[in-house]
Parts: sequence; structure tokens; C-alpha cells
Amino acid sequence: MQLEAIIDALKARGHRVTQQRRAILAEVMRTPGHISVQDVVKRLPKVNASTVYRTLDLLEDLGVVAHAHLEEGAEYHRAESHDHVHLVCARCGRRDSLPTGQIAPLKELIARESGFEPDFTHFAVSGLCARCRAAG
Amino acid sequence: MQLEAIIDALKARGHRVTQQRRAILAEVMRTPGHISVQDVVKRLPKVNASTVYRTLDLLEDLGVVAHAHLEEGAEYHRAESHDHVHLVCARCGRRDSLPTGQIAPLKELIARESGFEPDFTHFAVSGLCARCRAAG
DNA sequence: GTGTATGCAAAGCATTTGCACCTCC
DNA sequence: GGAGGTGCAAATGCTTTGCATACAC
Repeated sequence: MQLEAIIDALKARGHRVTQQRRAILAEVMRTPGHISVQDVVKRLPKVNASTVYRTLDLLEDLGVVAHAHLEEGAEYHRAESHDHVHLVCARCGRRDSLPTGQIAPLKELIARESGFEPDFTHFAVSGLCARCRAAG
Repeated sequence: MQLEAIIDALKARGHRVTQQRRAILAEVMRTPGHISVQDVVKRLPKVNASTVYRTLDLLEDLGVVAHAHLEEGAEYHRAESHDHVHLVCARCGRRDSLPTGQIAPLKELIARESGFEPDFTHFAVSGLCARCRAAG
């Protein structure tokens, strides 16, 4: 969804489009990866922290942004860039990502076998990166 | 590892075996699933919270317990019961588990495609449980 | 104008830390 | 007896909340 479309959606639902909401929204949308609440607070010193919390909650309710759980806690991202699995190295902390397309067949297999339809994007996946694996 | 073996391991590394450590250890070991720090604090009212934090850190360093990330935050479990994936329904919150064996093919696929060796036990896996999926 | 959103300050929690005292070895 | 562990209280940091004010519509 484009920024203007989101703003229209806000209006359509009776929400107001304030400078703070524009700023927070723009910040999340321009971030390629993930951004924590505290990151937003730091990048927008003029916006109060409680406004950041309230706005991200609102945007998540609207389906515009989503959060994922990484080792350090929750981080937000554009809802539409929700199509990759986050890999975090347990040893060195290196982060990598994997398009969900590459594991789609297995997702379906798991759904068929267990009845549970997994979404591997909401929680990160821990493990060992290639480098640490090679290092033993 | 059995309780007595763990106590020996503590002693072997020069750590002391106190009543508090015995109590905290017993609490985690007797818990079939996961237990949060706050759960331990509530179940052992005579042990100070800071001792619980310090002891769980120590036991994790020793490899006796491990923590996993669920929607609500970190939870501890016996290190040896580390062989199942935690499934959490994003809609109803229902928890289920899956032996790691059932997703071994996924682990291998990811390792092959990305070089990253995933451990699906450290973070939960979100998704839709069979019931919520049926409900649409 | 009016009702929603924001800022501010305070409260609420979980977690960490410093230090005096205790206790396990 | 002495190092290591614990309890306590305070500090820290993140998040939430209540309320008066500001401002989008």
C-alpha cells in the first residue's frame, strides 16, 4: 500500500491525519527492514514516545504495519514486506533473510501433516550462520 | 540430565549448591513445558526475584536450561526437552508443539538454500491452528 | 465547535545493580 | 575463615495511563 492510500484509509475509518502520524508512518515505510519502537522514538525526537506506541498499535490494527519477534524484542515493518523469514545467528548475531517463496512447498506439507498452517515471518528463526557453522 | 548430575556439575565448576538454586532448578525441571521468570518468582515466594534472574542465567550458561521466545516473552525449559517446535496460533493463542523430526526437511532445505542451519526451537512459530483455519 | 490526538507526568512492571550480610564449602 | 550467593532497596528502562490542552475536521 502506498503512503497516500494509507492516509485515505485512516480518514475513511474516521481517524485523523496528524503530523505525528504522518511522520511515524513515513519512518516505518521508508525503513527497508525492521524498526523498533525505540528506534522510531529516537529518529523522531519531536514526537512523544506514548504517541509512537499508540500510533504503531493503530497502524497495526489497520493492517498497515506488522511486528515480528527478534532476539532483542518486537520490531515493526511494513505489512506488505512480510514475505521473508528472518534468520538470526545464535552465535554472532548476524541477520539474514529468506524469501518465503523458497519454503512455500514445505509450509503446505506441514499444514497438511499437522493441521497447523505456519507463518515463519512472525518470529525470527534462530540458528547458525554459514560462517559460524564453518568455524565449528 | 538428572537433578543430581546437575548439582554435581555445579559443584565441579566451583559453584555453590544453595537452597535457592535447588528450588529454582527443581521448579524448572518439574515443569513439562515452559516457565517464565515471573512464574518462578510467583511459585517460590521465599526466593528473591534477583536471585531467580541470576540463577536462571547461570543455569543457562551451564547448558542445563534454555529459553525460548513466545508471544509473551522469554520462557525457560529444561535444555534436554529442547526437541520440539512451539506452535502458537496467531488468532486464538492456542499452543501446540511439533517434534523437530517433522520439520527436519524444512531445516535441510533452508540449510541447502541459505547456508544457515536453523534451530526451530528457540523462537516459537506463529500461524493458524487447525480449528481457526477451519473457521476461516 | 467538537471530539480525537497529543504531550506530559506519573504510575506500573520487569529487570539490573550495588552493597551489606549471610552461608556453603 | 573466606569466597561466593542472597536479599534488599534503589536505579533503570520500557510501556501504559489519566488528564488537560491542542488541533484536525
